[in-house]
Amino acid sequence: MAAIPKMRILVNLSQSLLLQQSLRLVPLQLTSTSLLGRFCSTANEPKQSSNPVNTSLLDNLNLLGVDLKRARQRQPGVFRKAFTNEKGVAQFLQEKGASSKVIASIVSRYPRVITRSITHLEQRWQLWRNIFNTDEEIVSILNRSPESFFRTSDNENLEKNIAYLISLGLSSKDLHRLLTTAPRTFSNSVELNKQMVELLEEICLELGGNNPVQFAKNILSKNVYMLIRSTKRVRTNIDYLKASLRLNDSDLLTFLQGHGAGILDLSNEYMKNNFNNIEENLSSLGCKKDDIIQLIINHPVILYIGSQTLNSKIECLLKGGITIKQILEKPRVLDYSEHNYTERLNKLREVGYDFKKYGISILASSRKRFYAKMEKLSAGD
DNA sequence: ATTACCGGGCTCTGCCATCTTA
DNA sequence: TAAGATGGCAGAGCCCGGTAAT
Repeated sequence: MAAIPKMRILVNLSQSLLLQQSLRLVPLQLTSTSLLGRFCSTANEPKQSSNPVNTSLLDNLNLLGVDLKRARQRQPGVFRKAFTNEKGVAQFLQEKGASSKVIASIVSRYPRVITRSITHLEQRWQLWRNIFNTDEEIVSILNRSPESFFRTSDNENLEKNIAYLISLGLSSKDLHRLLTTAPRTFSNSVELNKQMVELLEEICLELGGNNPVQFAKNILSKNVYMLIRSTKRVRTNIDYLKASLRLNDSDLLTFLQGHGAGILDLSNEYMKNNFNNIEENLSSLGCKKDDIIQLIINHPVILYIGSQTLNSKIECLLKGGITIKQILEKPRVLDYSEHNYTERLNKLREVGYDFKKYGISILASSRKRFYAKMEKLSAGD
């Protein structure tokens, strides 16, 4: 089942990349003066002062329900432009399935959108459609992050980006996930994306790896945020982990392209603070430094959890009669929420569950499995 | 039949600073 | 020389279920 849509995406993609020249002309383009007159605002008193506020623009935006205060604060220059295309853009988005509320919200958050031509937008839309199956998906991302879609007017760069990411060997599924989750990736200059990939390849070679291309691909597909982070941040994190985890090059290499990939995008200070907090907290509970480091190596996503949240989770588990040793042995328990622990600990207490005897894995099972188990335990009484 | 192990699914913008550019 | 373009930053977890092992 899954293979067919994947194939289709790839076929569409390659076809479209070849056919981009022909896509430069699209049905919705606005070129005639009559249309321009209808869809665009012009400043009332052009050239009188250096930056007249375009009053018909304000009227149009009001009608669209745009938050003018927010929009002007965000990109004041847009409001001094002689020609804008708010009505055309609104109509374009509406035809793609955006509600008026969504359109207003998009323009409020990224006013520069109204300076884009319909031709440009249609081209860009088609490029995104190479990766998404429906307009609806794109609309939902625009609503989430208008800037990601509209910030650049460079469609050629977008094309190059898609081609580049494919050339890295990322699957269409990876691309879909990348564009859904970190849409900014596609507005980055290809050069910037290349820099990150090259950094990862460089690190692989530094650590004695012999397949830098695969190494970079592994990390990118495990952590979709990589390409919207700075190389400085990633390099700093890797240096920090190298110094803190005391792994040899070969083990570090495995770590980075395995579980470690997920934490490489954390902000540097956040990672350090969390690392220090884990050491401090667990030391105070009698854990040895080696065990603490091993815990982080085995379960690096623990660094993703903020200090307060983590400390509070551990406290909750300890209060529930679980030992720190058990937590070190089954760190995946820490993936679950404190709310989840509280609920489960209460239920388990009711049936007299013995963690010493049966372990704590039950706290890290899915809801379905947990309640199936509970039923059996209750029936057993 | 049950538990353990493990991979993977969701998921992330909105602002500021500093350049290019027309 | 103001706008547009671009890069960078802080912020921050939880859960499911397939399959191997017992």
